[in-house]
Amino acid sequence: MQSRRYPKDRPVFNQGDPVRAVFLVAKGEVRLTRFGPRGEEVILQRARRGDYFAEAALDSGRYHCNAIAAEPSELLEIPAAVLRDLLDRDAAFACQWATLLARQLRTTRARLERMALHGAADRLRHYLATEGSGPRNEVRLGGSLKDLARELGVAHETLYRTLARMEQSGYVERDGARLRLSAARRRV
Amino acid sequence: MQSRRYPKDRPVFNQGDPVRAVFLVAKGEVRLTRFGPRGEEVILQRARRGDYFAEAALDSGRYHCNAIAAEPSELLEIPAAVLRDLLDRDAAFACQWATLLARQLRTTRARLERMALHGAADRLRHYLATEGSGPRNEVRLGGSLKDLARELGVAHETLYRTLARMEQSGYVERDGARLRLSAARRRV
DNA sequence: CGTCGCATTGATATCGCTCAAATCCGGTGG
DNA sequence: CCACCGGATTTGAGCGATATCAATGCGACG
Repeated sequence: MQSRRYPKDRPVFNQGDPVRAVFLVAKGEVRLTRFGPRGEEVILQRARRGDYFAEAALDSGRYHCNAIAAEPSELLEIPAAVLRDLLDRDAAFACQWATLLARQLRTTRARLERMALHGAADRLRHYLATEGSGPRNEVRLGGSLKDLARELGVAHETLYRTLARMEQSGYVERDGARLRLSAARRRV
Repeated sequence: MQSRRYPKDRPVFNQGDPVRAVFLVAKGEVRLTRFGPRGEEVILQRARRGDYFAEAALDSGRYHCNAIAAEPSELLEIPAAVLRDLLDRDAAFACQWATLLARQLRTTRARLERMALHGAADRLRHYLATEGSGPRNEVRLGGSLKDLARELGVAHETLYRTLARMEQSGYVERDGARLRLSAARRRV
């Protein structure tokens, strides 16, 4: 297992390449894409820090999409053979791997559910409800509000406005990198 | 492990129920849903013949969504305790289990990326690109167009209009329950 | 037949995206 | 110390796409 750096726009692998490894994003962002019938690029996945990608490639012999570093990135590369071997031999590891995948699956489903909501306020509420902790659903923002906006799938301007409105009406509080429901919360 | 029949609209389990089993659809279709803050239903997963569902529930003590039979269905029920035991002991099984989870993860992420698209046409294109098979990305619709609309996260009226426009402009063809890209496809 | 649900089309309102501009803030170099 | 710069944060204006409400046709089914 080794770490490797990729400059911006450097491909990690291309569709059809033989599978050599599974990846974990240590830094940066990698985009998995496929090309539509008219040559337009369709983003299948945006893997950011902490995300695995190409885990499903373990079964198939070749990658079924393209991976390109969207930013200068650092990737932990786990050779497919090593991982397969570990899974075959070490029952405890396979179990842990399954637990990991199950957790990823759960969080991804939560995000899917969030994206099905139409309003920006609804998505933010859902975000606090699922990601927040404590009695007031506090969330520590990892990055900027722009990043949160991308996570929620709304334009950053919309998030600013929505946040302002929700603060105004006493629904949420912001405190630096912290975000939580107000103690005395009202309707939005 | 036992098989069991569910009539249409019979709940398999509800959110908050203690986890008793993981399921495999032998026949029919089961929909996993959760209800939003204003009562709107969100489809988290459509499990059809051959699909497992609630496989991520193994780690958590309670189901976190609702499962309802969308058609008269036959389900193979695998008690959670049995599965946990298998995972602990049988490395080969654990490996296959991980493969299964990885596949689910991949399709869920594809849906997540789809929901990140803003236009109804974009979502439909993405749907064909990811779910379709063959040179023309053909998809067999499992249910009604309304169901597809819910799957895509758009109002059914919007889907009708979008479909009509895309057919009009020669981008897609509809043929009963089949949907595919046109042979001679043009711009949208 | 009557009813129910799907499919379709029309009209309208609303929400969020886009473009634009101003401010703030931390870092950097002179 | 200060000027400068890039990125984040805000606020404004306008527009387009979609949700929503509404009405109709149609087929299945009892």
